[in-house]
Amino acid sequence: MKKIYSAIINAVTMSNSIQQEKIFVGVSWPYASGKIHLGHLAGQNIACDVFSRYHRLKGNKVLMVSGSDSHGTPILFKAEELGIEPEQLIQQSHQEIVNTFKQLSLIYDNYTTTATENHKEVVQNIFLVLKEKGYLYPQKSKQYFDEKVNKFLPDRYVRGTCPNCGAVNARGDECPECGKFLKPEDLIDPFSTLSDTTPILKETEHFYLDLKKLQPQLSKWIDETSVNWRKWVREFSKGWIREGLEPREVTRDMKFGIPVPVEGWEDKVIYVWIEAVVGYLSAAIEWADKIGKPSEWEEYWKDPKCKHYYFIAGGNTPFHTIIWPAELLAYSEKYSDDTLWEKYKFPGETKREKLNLPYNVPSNKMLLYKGKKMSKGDGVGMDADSLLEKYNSDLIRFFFLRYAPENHDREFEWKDLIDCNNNELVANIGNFINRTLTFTQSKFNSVIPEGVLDKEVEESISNAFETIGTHIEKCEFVKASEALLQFSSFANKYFNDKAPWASYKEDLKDCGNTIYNSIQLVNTLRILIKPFMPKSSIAISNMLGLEEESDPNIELDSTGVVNTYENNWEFNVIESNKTLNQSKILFEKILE
RNA sequence: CGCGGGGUAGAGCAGUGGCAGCUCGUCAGGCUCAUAACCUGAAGGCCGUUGGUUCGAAUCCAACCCCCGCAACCA
Repeated sequence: MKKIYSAIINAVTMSNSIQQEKIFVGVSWPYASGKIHLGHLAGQNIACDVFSRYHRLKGNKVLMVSGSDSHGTPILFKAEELGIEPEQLIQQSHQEIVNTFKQLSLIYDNYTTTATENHKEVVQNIFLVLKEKGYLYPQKSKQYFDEKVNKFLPDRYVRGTCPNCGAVNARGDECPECGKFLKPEDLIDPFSTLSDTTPILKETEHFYLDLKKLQPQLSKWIDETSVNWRKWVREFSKGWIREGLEPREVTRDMKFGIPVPVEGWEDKVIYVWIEAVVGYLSAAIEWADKIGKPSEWEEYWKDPKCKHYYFIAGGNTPFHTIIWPAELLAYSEKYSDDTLWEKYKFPGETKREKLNLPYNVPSNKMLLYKGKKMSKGDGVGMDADSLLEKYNSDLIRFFFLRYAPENHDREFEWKDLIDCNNNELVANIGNFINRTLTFTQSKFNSVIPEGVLDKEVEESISNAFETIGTHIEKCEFVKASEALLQFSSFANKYFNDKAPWASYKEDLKDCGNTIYNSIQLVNTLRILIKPFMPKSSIAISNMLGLEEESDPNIELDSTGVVNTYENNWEFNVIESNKTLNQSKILFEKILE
């Protein structure tokens, strides 16, 4: 038995000596034009939090940022539709999103918006550096213009007859009938969806991002970096490169947004490809300022050892594997140019070192609802709030992780949600905790009996920390949740095989030993579920009487910063003779 | 021939040349501390189709069929 303990002590010492890692987590920015829906949860907003909570528990330094995208045509038009000012819609939606995130126990180091002065400053800075380095150039073109509402029209706001199949309501980007991809100019008898009038083609001028020029560097970077990416993300991104990148428009004829900081361009704004993705950097800069250490963001953006993860989904993938890296590569030329370095410093910037590129982009596929993808734009799907009214947030967190569309699209099914709750949370994890604690109460008067850790229990525990941790680090969240359930199954089987209800009558010492071991397994479950189901973990802490334990995630949630870094992703023993609190049912069965 | 992913038990998936497997669900029996688990057994498959390579193919090759995403304002 001594050997077993020394093995545990060794494991603990070793894990503490592992060097602290730095992790930057960027999460896709939802449009401030409505509530968070189930697609957001399945896409990225649960996985990012599990990932960050895990790394904080390990004692790593994590910076997780995101915010509400407060610009763009959809917001403008949605506000018009509602008859309110865009600012009012943004304010309202941002607040709703923040509330939903809070209910789901999502902790961001900084969740901001793109409507801040800081963001504007950083975006314009990047725009100007790219321009000075020759990656942005102006070019004239003709676009549809609605004279009645006095606006240039984005592709999907122009409709007309499809030249391919003759359908009358084809959109400027695609015909929904025959699936043909179109340009607005292709449409026969075009009309504006804003006024039903016929738009005219009008000349305008825009800046273009010269992706062609960046292609060689980008191609090299993606070949080197994408080895550990999800297969579909890697192949998809490489496919884009293989096809050949084209220069793309990065400004728009609008007043709503961040103005182009060039003389004579005051009526135009910077488009989403530059504007929104820059939020990852500007939110980090804002965070540093908020915590009173204006240069602290450089720790995450300039230390080459800091790994950058972007949690996104679906069609956002190329923005994060192609366009954003391209902009970062181009921008980093600032650091080898004396003039630009002096002229274009970011707030708090002190180090003349390149910005970090993405390390991994664990992008998810789409969650389908009744066979269609959920989307804010099309109004398909369901918002997260209505789910939160019915079910507890830990179930929702666990479900959307366990059934996440990591490699394939997936249909959302109510039955899956109920099965996940009843078969996995209730019958597996909840059952083990409940049977152990009620047995301790009824047979041992709530006092943990004397015992020593069985070899198989010890092995299973250290294996669980190892396996689940590795899966999370590799962004394999479905596998991580499976491994958690496997561990819980082992615990149930252990209890069963040891049959303490039988040994209670024949061999009280053996019975006590089984319960001692089972309590250690309950405690291990409590630690293992921390990244997944933080509220349930706290509920178990209360039952075990462990309320005062230090936890970086609770620290961050309550104070806004993490000050203590130590490895909490490891087994610790609960001593014998400790008295437990009254146990409660952790997960309620859902009756259909 | 636009790019990419996929097609294996009712559902979800693993399986890169060697007897088709895992999880969940279904059915029967055992056990029972538990909102119940665990054990034993059972049912359920043309591995999308066709052809080829091979002693041997879910796996390698060719052609084809079907589903999905993307194609630049979708998470």
